[in-house]
Amino acid sequence: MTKQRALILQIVQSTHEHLTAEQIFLEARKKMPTIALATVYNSLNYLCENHMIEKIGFTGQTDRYDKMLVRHDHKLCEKCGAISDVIIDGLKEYIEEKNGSDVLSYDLTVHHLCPTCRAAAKS
Amino acid sequence: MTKQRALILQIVQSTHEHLTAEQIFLEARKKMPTIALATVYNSLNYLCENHMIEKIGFTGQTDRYDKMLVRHDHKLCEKCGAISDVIIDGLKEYIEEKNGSDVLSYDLTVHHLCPTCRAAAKS
DNA sequence: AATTAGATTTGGAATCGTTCTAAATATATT
DNA sequence: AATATATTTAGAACGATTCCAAATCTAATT
Repeated sequence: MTKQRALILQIVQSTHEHLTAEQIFLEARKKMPTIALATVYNSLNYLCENHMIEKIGFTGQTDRYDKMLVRHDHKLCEKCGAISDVIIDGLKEYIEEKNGSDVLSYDLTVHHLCPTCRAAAKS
Repeated sequence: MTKQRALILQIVQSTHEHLTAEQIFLEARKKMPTIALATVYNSLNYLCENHMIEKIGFTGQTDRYDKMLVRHDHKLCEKCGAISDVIIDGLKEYIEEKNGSDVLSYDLTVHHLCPTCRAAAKS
């Protein structure tokens, strides 16, 4: 674990946002102005391989990175694009029950309207 | 609906595979050797916007395109990368029940071992 | 049938996100 | 301290996608 990797990890861990590599790079440069973009990608890949963070992808968007907390999925606001976390209890079991029992894991993106956009839509 | 768009639509509709834009381009050139890659992308975007086909994305992979049949999701083999269709009945309702009732839609990717890889792993 | 207007296609350049490469640097081992 | 190994840096290269301007097609109008 190098200084660079620790910094990248800390950036991903200390936000509730779901940052892109570019955003993480810009953030990292504030603390370490000489860090290279390649190092950011390298570190992100390293941290993913070692299950310290997670890469998440939404169709048609660049990948984002998320800290590893309890296993969770994501909600994406159809209107403003805001991303939030969501936990659906028992979903793995539900999928297994419907599909047979060979589920290793799953990725779920729930499309919705966030509270702000929902309120705006009502008026 | 132009000749080019009709051809792209026909290619996506007449396969069970989940082709990338590049694969569709190569296929299209067999029938229409002068078609441009830009036209393939243009047509794919047009067909998606008009809900005639669907773009699907897996984290860390280029996007693929799928025909519009009954609403379904995808299984991805962890070992060989094979993609197959899956229908999980009542999943929208299950997610709504667990999460509140503001689900517009969802994308699900189930990670598993396909029958072939599963058989190979057992031995 | 010729003219025009609008949409689409073509081919190539441009862009974006990501990975690769080679040289420099840092870290760990003898 | 000398060596070997891993990591970083900076920039080039790459793959996927979009943009652009010119050419072509389509449909409507004369």
